[in-house]
Amino acid sequence: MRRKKGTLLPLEVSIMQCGIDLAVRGAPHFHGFMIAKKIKDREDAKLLTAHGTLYKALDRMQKSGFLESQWEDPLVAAQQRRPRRRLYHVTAAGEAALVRAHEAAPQATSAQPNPGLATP
Amino acid sequence: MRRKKGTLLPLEVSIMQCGIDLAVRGAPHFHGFMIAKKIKDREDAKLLTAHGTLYKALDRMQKSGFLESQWEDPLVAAQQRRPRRRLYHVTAAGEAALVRAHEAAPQATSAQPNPGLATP
DNA sequence: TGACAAAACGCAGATATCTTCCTATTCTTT
DNA sequence: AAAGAATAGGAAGATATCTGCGTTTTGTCA
Repeated sequence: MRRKKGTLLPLEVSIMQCGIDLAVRGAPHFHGFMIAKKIKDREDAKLLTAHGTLYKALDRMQKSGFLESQWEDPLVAAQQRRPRRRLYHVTAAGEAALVRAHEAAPQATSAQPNPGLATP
Repeated sequence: MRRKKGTLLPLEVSIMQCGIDLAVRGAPHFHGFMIAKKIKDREDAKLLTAHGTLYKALDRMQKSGFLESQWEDPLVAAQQRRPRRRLYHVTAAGEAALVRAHEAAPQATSAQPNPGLATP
């Protein structure tokens, strides 16, 4: 489905939110598999059945400039005896796009008042 | 199924033969996945349904001293954009065990007269 | 010979990423 | 409004290795 440039699809919004949430909690970056698990729990699932969908979305968002990524140091992955991860982080453009998505469709986007950054 | 020390099970014989075959053709080592594919073709399949069985066999044979292994250089795997392999090679003890298996049960073991090393 | 215990087998799934192929949806243009 | 183009979604599988759990097989001992 074509779409207007700068728009975020529901899955993409979820990814962004997860990413920003993790950043707020001190995680400098995230990887696909991690997001997959997070989304599976918190979202009503629905989105994201096969992992291909997620990785394609990550690619897309990177091309749009909403995310940036780098491969994990192979030595780190090796030490932990697991496959290498691709580490993403949300860019400023990504955050802006998320805000725009908020404004455009405030129904499902961020029902909670930002846990971890509550202004007293 | 318990067994006498130094004996090789059918799957193990297959692994050994694949390994030696590859060595003869110039491949210094092999890895689990590669063997899995080889066995799936040449053997009537039967052996090796899930991969767990194969990796367990490789472990066993390593502990018995028939194989030795080392992890692939993580940088190489990284460059080729795939998971890291564990590289095995057949030891002298392994070859000896294979010969013993030949003598003990010459039915299925090496039907072909060693393709690639035919003495003219 | 019969029973026990050890070991092997098979199934399933975790860990990660990515590709291909087909279907469904949406945007844009006429 | 209808048609066409582009893109997203979904299923499946490739690439690798390894763990756990329950079942089956087999050697050995009584």
